[in-house]
Amino acid sequence: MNQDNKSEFTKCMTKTAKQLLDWYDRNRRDLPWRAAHGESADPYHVWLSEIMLQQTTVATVKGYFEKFLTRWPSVDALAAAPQEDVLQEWAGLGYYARARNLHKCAQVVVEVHQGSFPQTEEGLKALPGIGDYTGAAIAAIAFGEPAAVVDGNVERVVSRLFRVTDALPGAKKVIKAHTAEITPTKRPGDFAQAMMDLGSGVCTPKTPKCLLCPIRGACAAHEAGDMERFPVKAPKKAKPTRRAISFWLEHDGHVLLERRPQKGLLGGMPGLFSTPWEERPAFPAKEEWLTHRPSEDYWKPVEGMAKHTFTHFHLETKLLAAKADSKLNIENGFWHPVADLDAVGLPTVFKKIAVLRP
DNA sequence: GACCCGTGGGA
DNA sequence: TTCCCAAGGGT
Repeated sequence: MNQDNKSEFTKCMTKTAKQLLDWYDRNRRDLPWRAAHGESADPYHVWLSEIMLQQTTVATVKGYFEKFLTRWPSVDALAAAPQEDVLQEWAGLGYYARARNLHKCAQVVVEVHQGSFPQTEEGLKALPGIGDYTGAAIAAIAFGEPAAVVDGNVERVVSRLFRVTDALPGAKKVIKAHTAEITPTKRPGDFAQAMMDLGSGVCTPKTPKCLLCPIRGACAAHEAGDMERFPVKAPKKAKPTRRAISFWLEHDGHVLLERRPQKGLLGGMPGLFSTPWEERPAFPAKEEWLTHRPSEDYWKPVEGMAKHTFTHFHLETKLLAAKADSKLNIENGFWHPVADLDAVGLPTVFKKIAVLRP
């Protein structure tokens, strides 16, 4: 590409960014963490929302964002909270490492950065829970840095715009480079949000609404008529099914719960005691679950079964119930009032199992 | 690069 | 029902 063509190309892309920003101004959605037009966004709000929005829909995040902001109005307040309280408020949102890192990040911002977030992509990415996407998003939206913001929506939009035939996730580097080419130095934060809005509402995975697209004139896939081919993705693995038996032990209106280890699945969260979650064709027989029961009381099977799907496996669980003679002390166990079960903040999988109880 | 890590909604 | 996907990050 010679110099003339390159400048022509750049001009074209600048025009594309402008068209997209005009579309954004006309179709802007009002979101709790979004600053009013022309106002600058609060870095704490932007950070909190971006962490919650990782792999999570806007509709789901709204309620959690409001709850967190009410309870912890500043990064200092969040840093000062006990981890248990943060996990309890996060319960149901999933990907609980996000909550642990959120809390850690708040403490680092307060203790290392005097309560102010770093303003560059690199500085932000050094914080716990902030990776390529989130670092670029905060830099662009909160601090006006012309960072290339690439999430799942942008991957789809850009792979169609440039007709990227390489498969994800290998194509991430190429897509990031293309995104950088079209990211304007003016209003980079609005541009990033416009790209994501476009991806979620117009440039959808199936039957994209190209007639409503403000930049279809620049889209190579639209020109070729094979939009749905992009983004190209590597094939996925099938999910195995794991089976287990959980234990509902009650005494005097209290149920025995377990505080799970910090690392791994549902780390740091409360749950029911159970046999190990293993891939197997049938549920553990009595000889087997006997060795995992939390007490030697009389265990009786409960009607029904709970099903839940995690990122990489399906889980089927049956429930056994027993009455305890006393609130015995058990390693990593604690007793919680049954009437107040909601307040403990159980992950969804355990809520499903708990509703089976007698 | 491959794997681990939740949940809810829509097609 | 089943599959896909959603403003990904850590190891």
